[in-house]
Amino acid sequence: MFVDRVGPLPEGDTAPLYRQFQRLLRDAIERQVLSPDEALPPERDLATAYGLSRVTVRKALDGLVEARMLTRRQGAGTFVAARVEKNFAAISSFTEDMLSRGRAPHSEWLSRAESVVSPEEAMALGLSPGSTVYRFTRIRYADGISMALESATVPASSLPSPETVEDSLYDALGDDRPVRVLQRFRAVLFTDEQAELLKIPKNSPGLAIERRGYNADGRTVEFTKSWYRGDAYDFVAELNVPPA
Amino acid sequence: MFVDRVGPLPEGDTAPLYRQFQRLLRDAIERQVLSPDEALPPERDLATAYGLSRVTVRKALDGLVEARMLTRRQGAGTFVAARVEKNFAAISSFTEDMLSRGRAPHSEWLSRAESVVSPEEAMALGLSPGSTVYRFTRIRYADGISMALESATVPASSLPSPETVEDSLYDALGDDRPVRVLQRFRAVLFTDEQAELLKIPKNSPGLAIERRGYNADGRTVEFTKSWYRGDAYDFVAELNVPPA
DNA sequence: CAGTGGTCTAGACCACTCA
DNA sequence: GAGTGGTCTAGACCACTGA
Repeated sequence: MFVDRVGPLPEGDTAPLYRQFQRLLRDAIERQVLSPDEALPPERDLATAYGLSRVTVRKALDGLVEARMLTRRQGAGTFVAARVEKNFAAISSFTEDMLSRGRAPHSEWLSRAESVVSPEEAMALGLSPGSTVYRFTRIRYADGISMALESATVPASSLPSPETVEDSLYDALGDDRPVRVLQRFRAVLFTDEQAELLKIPKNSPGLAIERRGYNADGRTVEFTKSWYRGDAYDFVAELNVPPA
Repeated sequence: MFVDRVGPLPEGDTAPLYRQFQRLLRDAIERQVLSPDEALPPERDLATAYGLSRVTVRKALDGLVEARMLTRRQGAGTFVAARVEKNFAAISSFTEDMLSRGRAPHSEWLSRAESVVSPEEAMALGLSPGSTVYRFTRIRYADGISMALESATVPASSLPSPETVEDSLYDALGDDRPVRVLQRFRAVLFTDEQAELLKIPKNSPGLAIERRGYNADGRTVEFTKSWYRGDAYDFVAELNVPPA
């Protein structure tokens, strides 16, 4: 029986049924209880087995298809997706990225203070001139090796005080954290001053990244400029090609 | 009346109803018939006005919310999204990107031929050693200015012959074109040979991009390495941050 | 042609917003 | 408290797949 393998719906959970069922399947796939390319039972069977309507089952499956954990073929069935290379996945937080590569991140503050918004920041964050912002400038390290210079700006309204940010800006932002970011990449040469801060040779190539982070409401809550060492870091992004 | 403004459902269209209704709304938003921040009628009203069930209306709206053309606030209503800066949008095809920036793209072939797959390509494309591939190497220009070196590899099974590719690889691939790409960015210095081909100074910084393109079936159909001029090109990517 | 996913309906209740 | 989006059900028909 399928239910015996992946387990039953939790009792007393107040989350929507389709989310509960979704989590059940996600866990089963991630723990390889369901193997790649394996066919799921028909939607109708899942519905009766779990006491759900087919619509609810479909809504749960929709999300997993969207997340590429399942694939559907009309007339054929629903299948667990073949394993995708884990290494080639999009990540955006420096801290999480480094941890996932098995390296130890830390950072050195150059400044962490309240300030008046610059024209460029005001434009990017959608603030009025003269608004108060918090600006965070630091050197990022992995395993003690310098990796990047970073300067982040957030509206003062997003944080109680600049000192709230210990290590991760996103942690400090809490519910206001970006759920979506747009990044602009450019190859540059480090300036002599930058090279000195990072303790790398002059005329080294670097990746200049400008980032805007949007929270769940769609408001811009983060504007960050970074310079990454070209010899120590590469960046992965996933893009969806719009239909012709 | 809302229907008078955005129009009725087309007659005799065989597409799913939610898609037809979706297109109606999308067009109205794009043609500014519906203004930013304007509230849509309640879902129940839309349903009766268009002779649809509420579930179908919701399915149509779901897609537009996903595409960020609408925002929903429980208890409040559904609203046309505020205009997002067009300039900061993710695009991935060189040709389309250049056209959207109002520049004229063209390319100069360095080679366009059948070949045996290299180990690196075989790994990236999921092919057996010894398989046949087509390799396309060219210099990319915009308004006559060199922008990038590019070397693309596709399985021979994806194209009738290498000559099928005129200007756009994606056009030649047809239904097999990538719908999703993963790209890896790295800042590098151009080699002297590369600098000569692009006619730029030695020791110029460049953006090295490795791309894998996946078709609708999830098969890898493209493996491309490119080197973009740092002083002439920047790249924009959109990322979704996974939940904590 | 039996079985699968894809679409659609009518009706219901809950959770939230805002005057 | 009236009105909104969020969730859920039972049942139906269609389009496609594959033995």
